[in-house]
Amino acid sequence: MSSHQANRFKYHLKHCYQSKNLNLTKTLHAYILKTSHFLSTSLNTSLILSYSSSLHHHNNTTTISTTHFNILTNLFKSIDPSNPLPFNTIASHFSHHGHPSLALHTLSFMHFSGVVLDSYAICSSLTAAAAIRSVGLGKMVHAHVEKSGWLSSVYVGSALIDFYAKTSAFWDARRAFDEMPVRNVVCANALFLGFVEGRMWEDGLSLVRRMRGLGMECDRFTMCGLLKVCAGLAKIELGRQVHGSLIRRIDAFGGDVFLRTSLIDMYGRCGVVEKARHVFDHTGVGDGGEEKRDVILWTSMLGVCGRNGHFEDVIQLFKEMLMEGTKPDKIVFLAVISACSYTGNVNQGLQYFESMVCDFGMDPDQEHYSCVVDLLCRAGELERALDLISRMPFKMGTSDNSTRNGGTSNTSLWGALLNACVDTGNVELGKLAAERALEADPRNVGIYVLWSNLCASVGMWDEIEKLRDLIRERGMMKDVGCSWLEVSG
DNA sequence: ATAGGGTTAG
Repeated sequence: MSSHQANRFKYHLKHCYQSKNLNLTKTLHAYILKTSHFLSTSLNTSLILSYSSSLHHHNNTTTISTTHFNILTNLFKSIDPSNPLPFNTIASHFSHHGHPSLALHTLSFMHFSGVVLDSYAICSSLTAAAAIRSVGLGKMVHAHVEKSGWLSSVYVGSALIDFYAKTSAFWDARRAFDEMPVRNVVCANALFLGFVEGRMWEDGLSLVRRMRGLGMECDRFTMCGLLKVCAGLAKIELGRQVHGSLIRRIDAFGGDVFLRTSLIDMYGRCGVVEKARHVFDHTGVGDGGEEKRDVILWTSMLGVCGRNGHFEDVIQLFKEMLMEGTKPDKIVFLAVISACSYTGNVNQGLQYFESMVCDFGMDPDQEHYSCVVDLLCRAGELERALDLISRMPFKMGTSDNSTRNGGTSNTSLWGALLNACVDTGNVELGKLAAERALEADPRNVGIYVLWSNLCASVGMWDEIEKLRDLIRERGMMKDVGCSWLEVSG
């Protein structure tokens, strides 16, 4: 096969990858095989990537199906096992496109075919293990790292710390950090950001102090984390200091949308709306020809206004965002609708929801429905909320098919409704909501408490007795105990 | 190898 021909195939395969078109990939594969039986490594890589994206799209699941597994394994076999590079390329591609399980499949094939894992492969494994929350796998990789001597690499070390931090094993993360022979800012940041993510503000702060002692300069990543700490502890003074050192020490801070977003968020959570607005207004419009304001920056400003009750500003800002040519995404609509919810502007909230579907052609997620149900419930419109739930395009009540919260998003939806029922004393609807919520998540303590509150408020003591039996049956007595005494006592 | 936005009853 000529290199010209190979490039043409690669071009078409790239198209398959982007459009996730399985049939096209298969046709192309057959055609390529007719042309030549020996495929170059890079052509093989392209082929694997398009198969993976389209198969994944077809199955719409995070697990690997048997067919999928077999096709991939066969393709892997035709890659030269003496060189880790093509495998690493494929694995990192999978990782960066949200297919961690496929990355792991690639890496384990690589390992069991006798390819020596280099630092790239180890880092990918740890990242993917963290992404699918596989603690056992990460620990196996850790053992391999200890044996093979890769611990001396700051890259591997950072990935290891990041893995432990992301799986909430903070103690292991800290130990890995302490035991590293060579450390740099990135390692420290991985640990610090883990603390921040786990809302362990004080541990985070003392680590930053320790970094100074180790002679490490805080970089933009550290600053992002520090701003979150300030927001979490409502330490506005520290926040102002961080703002100051951003201006003094960070190059092109005026155009760094990451830092600007964090700063706006920090000021907003500390209640200093004007300051947040000031930072926002001076981002990406000024002197240096820097980055434009993006959706995320707008969302943070909209969130600040919403949380602080500045409803008119939310409306105005959203308009300005559209006029500036920034495309809204699903999350910015959540921010806007929930701002309507906070401030009691039911009709506007519903209008935004409709506009999202009709004007921008987006499919609302379950989270959007939750938000609108909450909006309606706060306004006492229980029937309309129920009506909306019944018209949702999701399967409700049964176990979940939701994105990331496990079984909780169905629950939050019915929970919002149930909560409104408690306020209005609506027993029939409340009973329905409680039943549905418990079908979705039988061990959710909050639902039991809400339902028993509702029963207690209308004096349905026999119903509470039944509920108590149910709880004991499911072995949850300990958790609910305290709330229980409050209600019946 | 590490970073930014939303929802869940008060």
